[in-house]
Amino acid sequence: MQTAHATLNQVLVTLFNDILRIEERTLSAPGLSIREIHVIEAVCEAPDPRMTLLAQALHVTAGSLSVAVSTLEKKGYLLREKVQQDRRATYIRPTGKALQIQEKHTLFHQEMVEAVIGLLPKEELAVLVKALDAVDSYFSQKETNP
Amino acid sequence: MQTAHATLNQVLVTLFNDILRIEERTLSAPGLSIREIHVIEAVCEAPDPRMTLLAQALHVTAGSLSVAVSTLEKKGYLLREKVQQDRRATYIRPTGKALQIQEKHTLFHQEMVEAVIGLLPKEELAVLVKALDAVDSYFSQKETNP
DNA sequence: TTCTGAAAGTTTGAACATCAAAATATTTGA
DNA sequence: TCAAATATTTTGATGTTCAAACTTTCAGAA
Repeated sequence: MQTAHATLNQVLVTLFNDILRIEERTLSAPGLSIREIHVIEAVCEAPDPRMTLLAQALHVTAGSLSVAVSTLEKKGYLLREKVQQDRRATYIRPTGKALQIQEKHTLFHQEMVEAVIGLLPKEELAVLVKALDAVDSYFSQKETNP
Repeated sequence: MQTAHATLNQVLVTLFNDILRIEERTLSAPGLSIREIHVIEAVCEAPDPRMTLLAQALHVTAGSLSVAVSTLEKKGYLLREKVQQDRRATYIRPTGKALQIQEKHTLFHQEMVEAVIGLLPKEELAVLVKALDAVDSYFSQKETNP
């Protein structure tokens, strides 16, 4: 086992990059980049899929998202929908094709989580979860209030 | 506390993204993108800083890296060096300016690790480190042998 | 009611990042 | 000696992102 410092640093530097690449390789669909898959994911999971809110969730500008949505519309994964209530707003809807992609994505995350859970004894898992919970709160607070 | 599944998923989805953004915000130097900072980091830490090996470490093609090195050379952060031993090879060296950037980067990681360590009781930290060690091995093995 | 400013999206032009393929120079091995 | 392999750079194309300008629509004040 490594020291606490070394392991934590290792995790910060490489673990996440490894996971990202595995995800990219696993999910790469013909003609869909990992960015596009994340846009589809955000659309599928958003409680209120309007452009501005989606852009916030994805941490990109509305302009960038608009370009991405247009290409995903052409590729048949997303639809733009206008409503009477507020005719400025655009609602982004996933097509059946997008839902299929999203299902694969969800499955990938589930399998990854199962793999990690299977790796550790029950008691250690409980501690890991508690610790990660604390770390996550710490960083998400720091990210929200820089 | 959340369930094991939910927390692990949360970590996989958001925690590292938060950290990445914090890093980007903290290290953003005038006229240096986060990618360029990572190239500088790789050059500073490589035991054998030749183009091909650096490109492998950064998971980009040698062509992409060559472009990046050229702009960092123009900006005064890197130097190309040819040696007699194998005149095909190019060794990339950091300038003093690059070493300063790298020092800031190292400090950032150290502070982040300290923050996490300060967050947890000693016993829990030991379990966290052991668990992360296992997870890291699992994924880096999976990344190496897909 | 009629403006005016704010809000929601889209378009556009520029800057990067990245890749694959072609090109150059050098080394290695048969 | 020469062909194949290796190390790198250059080039052209594509994708991502942003800021700024623009259009349409809404909401509140006069």
